[in-house]
Amino acid sequence: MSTDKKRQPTSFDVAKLAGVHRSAVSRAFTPGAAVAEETRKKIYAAASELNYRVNSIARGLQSEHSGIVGILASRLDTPVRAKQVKLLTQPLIRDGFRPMLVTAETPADVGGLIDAMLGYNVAGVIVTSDSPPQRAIDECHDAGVPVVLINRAETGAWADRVITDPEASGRLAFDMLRRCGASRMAVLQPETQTFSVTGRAAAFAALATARLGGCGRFLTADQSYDAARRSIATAGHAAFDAVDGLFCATDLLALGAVDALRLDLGLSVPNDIQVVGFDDIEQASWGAYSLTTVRQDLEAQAQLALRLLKVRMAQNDAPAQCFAIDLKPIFRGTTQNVD
Amino acid sequence: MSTDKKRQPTSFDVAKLAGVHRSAVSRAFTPGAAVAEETRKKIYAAASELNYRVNSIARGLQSEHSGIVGILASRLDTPVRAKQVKLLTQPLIRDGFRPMLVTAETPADVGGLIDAMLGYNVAGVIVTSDSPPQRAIDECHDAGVPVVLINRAETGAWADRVITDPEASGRLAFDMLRRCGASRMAVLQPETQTFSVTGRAAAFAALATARLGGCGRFLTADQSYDAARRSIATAGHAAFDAVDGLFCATDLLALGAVDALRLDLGLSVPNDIQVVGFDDIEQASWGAYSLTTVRQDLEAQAQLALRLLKVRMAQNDAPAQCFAIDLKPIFRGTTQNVD
DNA sequence: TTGAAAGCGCTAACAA
DNA sequence: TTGTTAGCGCTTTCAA
Repeated sequence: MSTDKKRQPTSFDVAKLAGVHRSAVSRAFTPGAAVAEETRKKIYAAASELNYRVNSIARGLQSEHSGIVGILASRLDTPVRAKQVKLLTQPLIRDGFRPMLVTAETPADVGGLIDAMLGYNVAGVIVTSDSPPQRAIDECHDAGVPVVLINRAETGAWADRVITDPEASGRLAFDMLRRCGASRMAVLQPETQTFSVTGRAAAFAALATARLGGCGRFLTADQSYDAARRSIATAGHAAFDAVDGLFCATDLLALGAVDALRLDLGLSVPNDIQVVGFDDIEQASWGAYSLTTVRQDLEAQAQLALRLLKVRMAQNDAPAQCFAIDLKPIFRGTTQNVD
Repeated sequence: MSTDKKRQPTSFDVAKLAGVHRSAVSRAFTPGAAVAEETRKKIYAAASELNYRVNSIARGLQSEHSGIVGILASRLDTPVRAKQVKLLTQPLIRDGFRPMLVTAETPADVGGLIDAMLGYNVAGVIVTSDSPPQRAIDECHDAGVPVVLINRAETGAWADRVITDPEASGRLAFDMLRRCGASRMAVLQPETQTFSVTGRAAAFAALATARLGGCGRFLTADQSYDAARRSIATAGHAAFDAVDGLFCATDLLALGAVDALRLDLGLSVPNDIQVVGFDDIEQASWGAYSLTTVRQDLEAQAQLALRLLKVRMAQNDAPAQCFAIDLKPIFRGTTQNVD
């Protein structure tokens, strides 16, 4: 067992063994380069004998980019975020990129972390947590690095965006509850502002107010099940005397709310009050909940983000684009039957 | 909007502006290097004026490693895995490393992916999915790259390991069910072998057989809620006539099982049958389930893995170590009261 | 198609 | 403490 790190074989070693020049080795490992089939074979044989592998760091220093794609995310252990990261990561790897996963602990970190990514000559950056400061996005653009923002507000920058439209989301949730017969609405949302989550809650509330003359509002300390359950439980039974339809801005909140309504307040869902969530996380379909919700198509979201990224890698001068992904109502057991 | 990637400022540009040599710039950005406070200030001023940032790729080419730590994981969207990745990622970033997250789609990919990581001069590799082939681990060792395996079987290699002891896990689950009064046991486990998951199921079954003369067994197609629910539901009511204690090898399986028992088979949990899960995922504590389970301390797991990695970064010649993390029984509502 | 030579941006050993 | 010099391993013109 040696303490020392053995010197790894270089293209030079391979060249020597194969009896060619180092640049031939480089070409042999560069897709689409001009190498005679025969020399290529010799080189591959020598390479595999020496256990040679191209040093991506050295390659990345020379070429356009390092093959690394930065992914900036937060609250990774949340069902939606975990799925997003999975759906972004897998295709990237399949395409030969290497995702660098960076989690910001506070919004203030975001800029610095993007900066650090740039130091790795990244091929692109995908941001799906807090909005990066304008300056960070400008720097990416200056460095020729494409950026895609997922569910971030317009920043007036070059970054492409993929969003879940807050207006459409709030409207769909409202329509669903209306169709199921609810007429006295309330909304449950986190107290901290975010583009899509509080955005759709606001859209819902605005619509309910306009059409039905009012909308109750319950706030949660954060986006967790626990916060939602606590919020509803402490609001108390009386708070729901005049409410028969509750829209929760995320499924996680909805599940906490359902448990609070049923277990803490002794109300019946959906008989006393109907509940609609948002996201269609896996847990929403679990038997004990069977939550009616709005599904956002995370596969499409990821695919779109990756496509935008690749388009920009090829050509980074198009104007910024913004796409909204599809929404689909999923009726389950927390609302009355609708036909 | 320019198509061209602007040339990024280099240490040379900063040096020129600050009126010093490039190596002074390098030192100014190297913690603990010998630079006069005054020159350092000049350099920082010039750097920030030019928007300079050190190129980690070039730095990584020169030095021991690139600051990237490879994390190999699979089924990222699973609660336990998502949490593990989060708990590994955050401290790494805080310490200035950059996690490269790679997900293997098939076990056969694992070797190649580790190989690819090595090409990035990684500072270390953490594997928490399928076991890497011996050859890949050897290559890491040859390259002087420390490897930590989480919940992987002994490979006879240099890699350190952090495990959840299967024997202890099975035994604890068994003891919990016994304490709650169950005496006719069964176990629910995935049909595909894994070190810790099927390991603890086997340990449980062996103990139940030895002490109580037998143990029923239900198999699931994979590790999902759905597979568990389907497995129990199709087993049918009669399958549980002679069972009053069910150990499910993971919480996700346990939640599917509980829903199947209650909703599909009309049995009462815990009155007809008591259920114990494993992991203590967040969902286990949700009101609708209140699952009795065994908590494995994922924070400790991650901390331990990172500590082992760092120790080996400093000195890679110690013999491989293996640590087991703590387990803790969590009694909730799917078992009878115990006092 | 191949070899030669010049860097990519940085660090580190050495000398001043 | 600073400047000088020599690479790290690779790609990429340019000639041959």
